[in-house]
Amino acid sequence: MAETQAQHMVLAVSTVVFSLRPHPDTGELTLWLPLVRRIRRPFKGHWALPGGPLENSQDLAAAAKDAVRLSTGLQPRHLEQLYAFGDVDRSPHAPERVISIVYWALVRQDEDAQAVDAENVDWYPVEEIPGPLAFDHDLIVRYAVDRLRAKVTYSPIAHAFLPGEFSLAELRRVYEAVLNRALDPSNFRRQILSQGTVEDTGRRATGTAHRPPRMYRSAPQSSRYALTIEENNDPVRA
Amino acid sequence: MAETQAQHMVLAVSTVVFSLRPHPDTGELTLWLPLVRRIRRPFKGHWALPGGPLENSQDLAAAAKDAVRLSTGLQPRHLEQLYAFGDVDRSPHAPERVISIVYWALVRQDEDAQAVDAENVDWYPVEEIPGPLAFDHDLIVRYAVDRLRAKVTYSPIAHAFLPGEFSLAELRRVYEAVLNRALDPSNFRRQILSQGTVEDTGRRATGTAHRPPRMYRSAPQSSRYALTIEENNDPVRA
DNA sequence: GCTACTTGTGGTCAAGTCAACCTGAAGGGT
DNA sequence: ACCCTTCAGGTTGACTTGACCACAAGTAGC
Repeated sequence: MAETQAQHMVLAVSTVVFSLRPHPDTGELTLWLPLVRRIRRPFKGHWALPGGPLENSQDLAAAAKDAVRLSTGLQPRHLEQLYAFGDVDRSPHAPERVISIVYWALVRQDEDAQAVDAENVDWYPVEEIPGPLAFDHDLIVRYAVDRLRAKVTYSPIAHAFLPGEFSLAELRRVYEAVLNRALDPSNFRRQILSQGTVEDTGRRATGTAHRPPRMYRSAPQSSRYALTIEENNDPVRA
Repeated sequence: MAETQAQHMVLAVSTVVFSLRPHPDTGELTLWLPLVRRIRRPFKGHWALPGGPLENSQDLAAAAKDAVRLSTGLQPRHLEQLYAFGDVDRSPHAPERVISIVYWALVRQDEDAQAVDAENVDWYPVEEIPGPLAFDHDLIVRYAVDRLRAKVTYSPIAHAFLPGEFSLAELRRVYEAVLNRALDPSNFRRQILSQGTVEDTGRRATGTAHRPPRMYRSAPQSSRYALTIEENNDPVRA
């Protein structure tokens, strides 16, 4: 049975990588993701998600991490499986059937980026994807954005975009960029502080043109949240 | 690359099938799932989740549905992808690497069941799994139960266990069985009615040894819920 | 036929959550 | 000295939730 599969199926791992950058037009912080130009058929010349065929000795998450590193030169600060896409008709023009196990990741832009193949990689705001992408990657991107937005509302993953110390206003701007809407500063502060996912460092920022904000760091994760049972979507070996 | 994969990887689709039955000891409604005894290596003789290698011309969800039908003779009333398991070391004794895309499903016990291979299939309460199961299926079952419990609290999937008409008490007993704790009848009624996922049929049950309950049916799904964006975890083609 | 029992149905009440809004604090800029 | 900006904290009303209470409406037993 395995032999029959072999001739016509390819198992690939791809990753939707999210980062935050100011938008060149408006200057507002927005969600960006890297795309890779395909250099072979099918969909040669189209933009696609970073990824590739799964190596034999590689765990799925490791392959997803490699996709991040190879396309961006960055280490993912959060990595989570999104979905397995495997409909028979999802790559109509391809000679073989491609099944993609897709992850999504968060990276910090400011970190030291290793050299990447800048020629075939480019970053785009999630609302300005140069479509249509290869395969069903447009659908995948939309789904990944939905998941990120949903998860950010009940899980403290937004910290992954920020450095070790940050003000609540910086954290709020991350949330606003992800959710694409303004949040009330006062209510945001209350919510974040009440859920106990950040702790005060005692320091304050200096050199701001206004009242200096307190600086916080993300608190060590307690094993359980008040609202949901799952701390991470990924299953954990006991 | 595809050829290299082929010799050592197998892509399988399995399904965690949930059903409700009274517990033989206590009589209380509890969660059950069917297991299949493996008749070949690796893990020959161990119990495992229903499933098998993915056929070439078969969509992933279709393969998952087949796993339900072949093991139970029932049609799944709800089907959703759970996770893709593919760690290199998850089948230590297997000659090849097995990557499993796992779904979970809900079935109604009372429906006409087609003939199945009863010899090698048996049902067990989720708390009394005859472990250890083959591969990492114990982990998968635990994860699937967590997901079902989480999802039932914010999505009206519990109706899938029930026939077309049901009383709110029957629906409550479904929730109690899934969540494994008692729920206040009055508060449960208020919550369910306020979320508008059921509608009154106007009829009442007869022949009960107490006040006859109103009968409800599940309301046609509106396209959007108040609390969450996602109606279904699965991505939807636009 | 009367009473006890069981479960359905509806309501109250206090605690908690959340969005909208208001006010003062504390810096730099001019 | 004054203005502007953002930080920080509090108030209010609408809504949700869990605990609890009371009555409704059938059957079962005597």
